[in-house]
Amino acid sequence: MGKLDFSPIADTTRRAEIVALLRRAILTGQLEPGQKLNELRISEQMRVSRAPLREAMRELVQEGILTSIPYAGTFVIDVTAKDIDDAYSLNKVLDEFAIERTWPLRDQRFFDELDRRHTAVKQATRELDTTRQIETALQLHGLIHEWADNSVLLETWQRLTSRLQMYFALHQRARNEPVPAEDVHETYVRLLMGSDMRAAQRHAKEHIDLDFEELLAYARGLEQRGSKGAGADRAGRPKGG
Amino acid sequence: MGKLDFSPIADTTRRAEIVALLRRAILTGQLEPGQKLNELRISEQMRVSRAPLREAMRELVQEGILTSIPYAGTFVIDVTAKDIDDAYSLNKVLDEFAIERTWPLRDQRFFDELDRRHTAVKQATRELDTTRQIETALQLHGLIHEWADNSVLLETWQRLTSRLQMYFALHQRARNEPVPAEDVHETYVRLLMGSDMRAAQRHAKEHIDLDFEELLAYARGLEQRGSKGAGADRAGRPKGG
DNA sequence: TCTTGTTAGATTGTCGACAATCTGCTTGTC
DNA sequence: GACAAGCAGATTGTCGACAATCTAACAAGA
Repeated sequence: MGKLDFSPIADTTRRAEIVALLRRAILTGQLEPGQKLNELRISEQMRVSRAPLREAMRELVQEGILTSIPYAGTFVIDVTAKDIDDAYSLNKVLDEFAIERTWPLRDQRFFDELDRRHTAVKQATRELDTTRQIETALQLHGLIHEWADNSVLLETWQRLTSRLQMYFALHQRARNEPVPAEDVHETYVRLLMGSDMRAAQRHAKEHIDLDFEELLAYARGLEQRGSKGAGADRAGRPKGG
Repeated sequence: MGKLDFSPIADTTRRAEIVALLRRAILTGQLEPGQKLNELRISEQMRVSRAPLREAMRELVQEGILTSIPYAGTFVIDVTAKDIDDAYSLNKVLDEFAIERTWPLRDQRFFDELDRRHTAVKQATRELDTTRQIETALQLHGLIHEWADNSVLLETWQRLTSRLQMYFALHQRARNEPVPAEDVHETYVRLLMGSDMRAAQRHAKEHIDLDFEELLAYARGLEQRGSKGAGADRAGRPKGG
């Protein structure tokens, strides 16, 4: 037997591709929060029938980034300050747990991967590619969850991540300024390579708090301003909730 | 204006009903782990077409109790000892968090509801209704997550619960003995009504540990015995995973 | 003017049929 | 007998059309 490990070949169903396309559109902010997804139009644009599109939308509803109202439509979820608050406070707990589980499993491969992802963030930052910067930062942050050897944790974190990424994208898109140039992840990475687990856990909490306060303030501003017309085109909004 | 608050009317789509039916069948163990779901047969039995059935299945895949392999089929997830271990260890963390958040929000309505659910468990226990006993016990346990005022936490816990319920049902079904008669939740409820939060958190962890060890041992036994033929009828199994 | 009934249009939910893919068996060859 | 090629059946993925429902505009009446 050869030593080569083959990875599973790509899922070649239209459904899977549609899911990927829609998810990307939502997480990058191309589809705005509250916007309605018109099945007929999207299916025509993608050149597929409504069946696989609808199945894809059901998946994203369960994934938590779409919401569906029978006979009314499917909408991108609305971002409320409370949602962000909830997601972040839970994220802290998960981070603490992930670090605890990952800690004894750290090895050279872990450190290499940590460095690789850290480099990716720095590069995206240099290139002023905000979308990619968000992506890579979340991937860096996700390493401890992937390494913790707990599939349920990983799954949970990935669900949370979808929303966080959406929130961040919204935020970044709102303020047009170029991204902070300095490297805010330096300390985080250094602590993860060190020997003081408690310190790493503490920093994870505090570091998150930083971005969080900014994001929260932005979301509160959005809500105060009230719900103005949202979508690029006639975008109906879900009624109550 | 009258004072009456109307709750939203039920979702009246076939899809929603199918989801409920399938979920119940899985969580009660009528559909066994690893079993394949034949779309044509199920749609004929339910007298619906495959479209809403397939959409319902996509939802349950994302909910984590089904798994789908393109062009091969959709299967009830397999229960491994590690899954149970993962789910439980994460559950502990969530419980601790939920208690912390719920603690300052406890009021008379909370205590009433706690008592109501506790009574439901005791009744189901008296009536030797194992399925209902599992359901009510999880509902009792879920109160702290509902009360914590964190929608993301609640959602996460509900996902976990689906699996736990499945595992428990499997376990109960395996050992045909009648259920333990004594009330194992007495202490838990008492602590939640008391004033020592740390004690409540500690007990939540330990109490869970009890059932968990038993369940884990059972799952390990299942795995050692290897994968025998599963379903009631020609039930193909997913290959690797 | 406000409310209620009606209607047309658009959109979602569902259906039955067809295409693509997988699985297992059979056949033919060595 | 072992093995590859090919075929038949079953199952999943996708399509286009129809039915059910919602929305908004409009008309009728108090």
